[in-house]
Amino acid sequence: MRSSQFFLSTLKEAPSDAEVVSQKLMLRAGLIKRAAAGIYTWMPLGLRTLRKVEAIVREEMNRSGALELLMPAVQPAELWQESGRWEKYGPELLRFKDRHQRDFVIGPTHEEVITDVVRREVKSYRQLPLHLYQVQSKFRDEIRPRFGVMRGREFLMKDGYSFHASFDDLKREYQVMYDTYSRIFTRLGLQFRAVAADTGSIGGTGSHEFHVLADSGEDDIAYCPDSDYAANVELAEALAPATPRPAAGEALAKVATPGQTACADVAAFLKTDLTRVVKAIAVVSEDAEGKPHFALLLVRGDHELNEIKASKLAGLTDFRFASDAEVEQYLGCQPGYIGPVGVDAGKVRVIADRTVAAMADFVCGANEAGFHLTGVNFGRDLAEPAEVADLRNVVAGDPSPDGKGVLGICRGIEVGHIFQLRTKYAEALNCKFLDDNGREQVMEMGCYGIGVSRIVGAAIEQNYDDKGIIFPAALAPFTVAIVPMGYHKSDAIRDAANALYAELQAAGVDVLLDDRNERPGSMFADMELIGIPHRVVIGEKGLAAGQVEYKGRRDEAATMVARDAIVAHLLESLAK
RNA sequence: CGGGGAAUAGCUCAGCCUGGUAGAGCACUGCGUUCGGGACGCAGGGGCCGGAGGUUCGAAUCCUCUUUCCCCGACCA
Repeated sequence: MRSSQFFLSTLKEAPSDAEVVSQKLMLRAGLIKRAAAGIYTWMPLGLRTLRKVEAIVREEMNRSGALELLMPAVQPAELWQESGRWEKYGPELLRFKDRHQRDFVIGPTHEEVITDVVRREVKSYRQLPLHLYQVQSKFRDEIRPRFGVMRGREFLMKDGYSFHASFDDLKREYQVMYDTYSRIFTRLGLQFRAVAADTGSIGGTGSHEFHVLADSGEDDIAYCPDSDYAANVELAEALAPATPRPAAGEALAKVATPGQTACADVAAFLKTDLTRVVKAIAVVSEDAEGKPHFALLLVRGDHELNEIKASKLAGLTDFRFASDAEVEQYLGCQPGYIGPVGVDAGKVRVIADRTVAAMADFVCGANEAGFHLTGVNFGRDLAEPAEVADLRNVVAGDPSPDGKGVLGICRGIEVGHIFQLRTKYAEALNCKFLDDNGREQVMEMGCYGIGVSRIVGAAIEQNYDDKGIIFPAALAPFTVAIVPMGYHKSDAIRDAANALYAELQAAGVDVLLDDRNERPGSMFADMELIGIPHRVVIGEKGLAAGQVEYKGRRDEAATMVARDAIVAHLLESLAK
């Protein structure tokens, strides 16, 4: 491509509402243009990169035996009503009516549609397993779209769905996908990690997220540097402390802590450590009859309650935080000074985090406004906790659940997710087949997603400098830029540039010849901003000596290469 | 949903307090000079100052409403 024939639209300054690096650079480099919140046009330059991601994803999916199809973005409401998600999905699901007042949705995902296709077409175990995938735009009406294409409302996704006659076969395919995804992200040149993920309400063991490691990521990942353990913090298990609870050493005392309601404030006020304080979190859950049950969840002052873990406890599914009135009703005290001491065990369920259960001489609210207790001990000042559970998020320094070291926490951008769905949708949508005994059985399903457009943002988050994007070669819109010094003034330069351009094209290289009548500084700045990995500068002096100048995007300085050797040199660099 | 902030040229912003003919830089057009790190000069084009009301002789500016966007929060007692 000649840049005079292409559409470059670079900006010196990023739009002021751009938040993260990738968003700023994508807008400055002219890869995308914003159409509305979370909705973007992919400009010709950005589309080249997006297509390269797609191509790699397709190649590897096809190689794994999956078959591509294309499902509609607009889906009938009936399927969603049948699966139950019409009610459950919430406002993220964009719904609308057609001219006949029939309900439709714009697909945020395609389990319903694919299951509908398969249940109509597949009747026999002989037709299984089957893995169908598509690369398609999705729409999710996010509350807060942000970070450009990283959390857009409309985005491009590869979504695949596999159907199996047995759970064992699903597990086999799941492993195939695990390996396929690892190959895809490796080919894309990304630093990533597969992490065990929460399986939500569906249960089961099989779910992994693939995260690109970047500080701007929205997810916290717990990983063990000494093993391959990695899990979303939502899921990572916090083990019970290795050392048993120390003996009580202090007497129980009630101290005035006027106005000190937050744990950190109480700790500072009492000149003690936050790790000596126990935080009581009041929650309420309703049972099948709609009767409220009140519970106190105890976690150490410096720890965070993990709501997903808490909601997995019996009777706490769908729990919510207690209102101030409820706290008052059950504990006779306003929030800020509540604690587990002296509560009515018949009315208030107390669940202690494993760490709390091993604490002695701790501080907690006195259930009296303006007062806290110090020197509190289980078994002396209050009953031993009736229930002990893992309630908190792991923190850096916690022991790894696999027993092989200490956890670290890093941020990640979720770019892939694989999931053993089991029979959730197949059952709801009556997707059955006849097994080899002629018996009707529900199909086992897996689903596998890759955020194609998000990958472009994630790749930039991982690869940039103060001059702009540094695309991994596999993603670069062009892999080589030819920058002639004086294309419009010198016949020799022009001829040399054109010749090299033709040679590289013939060699199958995605080459951009910057033949604009721009000053050198502008051309250099643009080629760097848009992240082209390799650059060849053709200048008068070098050319006279039979040389051109080569510089890799990450190189400190340029090197002179013989004109006759430059194509081979580039091909070698590209192959790396 | 709650709290902040913003909205003026394609982009980044000034002007608003203290009302009086709409500005700068970048980008764009033309001409000239320049040409190895985002050049310079001259001459241009481009705005319903987000929208609707109000106050006023007069509103980008003051008041009210509204829309949109951004940020933070929406457990951490």
